[in-house]
Amino acid sequence: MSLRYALLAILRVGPLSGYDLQKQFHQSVGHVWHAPDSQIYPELRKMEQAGLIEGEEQARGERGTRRIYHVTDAGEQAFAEWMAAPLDYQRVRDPAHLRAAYLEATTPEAARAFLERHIEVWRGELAQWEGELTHIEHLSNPMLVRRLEVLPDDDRERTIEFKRFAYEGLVERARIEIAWAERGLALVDRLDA
Amino acid sequence: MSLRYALLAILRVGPLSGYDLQKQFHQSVGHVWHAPDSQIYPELRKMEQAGLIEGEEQARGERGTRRIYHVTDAGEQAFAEWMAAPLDYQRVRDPAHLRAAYLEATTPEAARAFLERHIEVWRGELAQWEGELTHIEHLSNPMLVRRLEVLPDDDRERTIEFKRFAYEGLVERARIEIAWAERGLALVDRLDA
DNA sequence: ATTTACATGTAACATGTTACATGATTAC
DNA sequence: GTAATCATGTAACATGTTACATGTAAAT
Repeated sequence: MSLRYALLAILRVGPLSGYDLQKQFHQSVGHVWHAPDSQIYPELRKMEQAGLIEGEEQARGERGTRRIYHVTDAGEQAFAEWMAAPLDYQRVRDPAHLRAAYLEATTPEAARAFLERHIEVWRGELAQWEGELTHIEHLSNPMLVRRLEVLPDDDRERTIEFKRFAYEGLVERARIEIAWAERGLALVDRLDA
Repeated sequence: MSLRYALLAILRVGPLSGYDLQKQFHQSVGHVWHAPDSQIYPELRKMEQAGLIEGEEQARGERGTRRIYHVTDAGEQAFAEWMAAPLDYQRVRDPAHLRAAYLEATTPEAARAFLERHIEVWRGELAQWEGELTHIEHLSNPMLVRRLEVLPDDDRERTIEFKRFAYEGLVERARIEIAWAERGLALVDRLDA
């Protein structure tokens, strides 16, 4: 159900069309909670049915239309309730560490390929999250700036600090994944010698 | 599909009944890849249909029966192929960091409750993984010992080292989650003052 | 006798993935 | 005129979650 609240979090900044929302999503919250377009559009419809958001059809050109969504009071309340409710933690399900525990069952080459890919994947995530961190610190994220504009002074620091906090956590996580896989490569080399 | 290979990894050590397998699972790989019994038993049936394992019905008492599974050649091959194939990484979907990024939208009390729960959850995982690490290092994990017994000398060190490597990674991960949430608590205190 | 452990699932639901599908509008 | 980007999905499938369901055997 987190997708719903990730979308609400973006719409709370201001009304957006599904398309614009989806773009903002991929550039911001999408780095923490991925979802494809094919999940976003239907979810918006469901949220509208649930009364959390309202969409207004807008003409675009001669025949085209688009739907501009905004958060309702019920939506604001639902978001607040979600923020205050305990998060439900999923049980661990970690394919990379599962495989790492059985690397003796394959060749050193396959083990290296696996670890190198791990490094590559997490470097990608790291780059995304470091980029976001920079945007937060330099106030160069347009969504964040729009949000700050409508916020009382007191809330601005809080808003920035919590975003920084979240992304710092992600950056650290990516770094230890990379460091871990690099140690793994060294281990493969040692055992292969 | 990782569940299938997690189960194969255990069965490769030696034949087991579904029930014993499930118990071993929860005490070992289950710490890395959780699955409830209601997923394990049907998956074993599917694996049998796919020819990866074979089960033999065994009498137990007067009326009871149980099914003892062992890995087939096809199963060994499938495991080897999975180990050599690229892992498919799931896109990020991290509810805790998602919420952390919007903590300004709730009360300091709710923020603290969230972070304290985060610490509690990860302390639980940490304890599991540290326990496993100890068992690996002291060779006090029965599954590992049984595995080592049937392995040539050369493979023993590798087997132990890779398990240690995997669990060390998990332990580190848990530690940074805890440290991160503790920093979050300090941040909430600072902003609340 | 009663509890604990053995033994094995089904059913309904929620969530997420992948591939496919379609058309309009704007900028060059 | 053609490419990019705007705009919005459906359908089939895989995976995982939760709650429920049932009975046997061994230990105290």
